[in-house]
Amino acid sequence: MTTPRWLDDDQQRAWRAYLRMQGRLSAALNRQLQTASGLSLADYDVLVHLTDAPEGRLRPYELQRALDWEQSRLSHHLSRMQRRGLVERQECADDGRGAFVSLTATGREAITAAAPGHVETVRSLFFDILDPGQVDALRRLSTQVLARLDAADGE
Amino acid sequence: MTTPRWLDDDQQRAWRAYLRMQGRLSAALNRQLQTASGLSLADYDVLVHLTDAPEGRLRPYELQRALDWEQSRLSHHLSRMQRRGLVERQECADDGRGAFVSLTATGREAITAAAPGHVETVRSLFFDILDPGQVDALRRLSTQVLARLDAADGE
DNA sequence: CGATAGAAGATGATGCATCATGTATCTGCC
DNA sequence: GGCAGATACATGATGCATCATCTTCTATCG
Repeated sequence: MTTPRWLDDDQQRAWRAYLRMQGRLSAALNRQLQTASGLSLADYDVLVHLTDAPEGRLRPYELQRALDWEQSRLSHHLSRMQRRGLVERQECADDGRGAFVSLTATGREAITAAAPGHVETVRSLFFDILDPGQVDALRRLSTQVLARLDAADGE
Repeated sequence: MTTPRWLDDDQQRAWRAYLRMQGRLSAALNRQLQTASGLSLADYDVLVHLTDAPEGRLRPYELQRALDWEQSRLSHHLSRMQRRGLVERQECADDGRGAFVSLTATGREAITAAAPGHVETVRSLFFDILDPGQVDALRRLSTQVLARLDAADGE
């Protein structure tokens, strides 16, 4: 490696602002969810995906792909959610190795109760202060970076 | 609360893309740093701030404000970094409650070794695929959201 | 068939983040 | 001087994220 190419000033400023923003924003969202509903952002994501699924159940590997999580993380997380009664695991008849994760009544109530406050927080901390052009720019930027990350994984 | 104002389609798309991007990007950066240098992103941030400080040392509360971390998180993190020999704690003569955290030679070597690879990864996964307008847009967006978060904390 | 590679998932260990709480010190005010 | 807060920092408990590894089952190739 030769002399490294450092970031220029604009890049530095942008990068630091981004890191700071993302850290504080996710902390704020987590805190709101946690105190208002006893859920973490991660719980919320799992529940959203299960809610969207037919019959409120999915194979763990589908959930994993949908969430973009590591397999082990998902497994541990489901165990904790199961212990709290938010989801339950069922056997999968088709595939002896596999399983289903399905929403319990408790889980469904939890997300129904949590969603309005969470969405309101996201709006108030984020979308309410951005104009549509900024939102679109963010979406495009995110999509580009995701494509780059996919490419990097393949390398 | 009346009927909640949900996100519209554009906002949903942008929000999901952002969450996904930020999760995967920070995972990728962490992994690179960890495998290449045995440091986490958090370690890296601490070391950067100490490196920038005169004599390579700071009061923990200064570090805390600079990093925007919770006090307890910083304290625990410093304990772990101390155990690994990256930093050391010193007494503060001026203030009996207080302390200094200072970079050790090991810590300085660690960040010197880690920095080029980390910066290169940030460039290659992020800045290399964005144009200056996007970078500026991101900085502005982040700054606005940070201001909003500050305001929310004061409420 | 049987052997073997690979997929689906669980688990134990470890470091990290947060909450609640504790302790020592300092500062301002009477 | 002395006491009431407030400040600086540490610590124990608990849930979370990651790594390495294990088990069980499926599929495929000979």
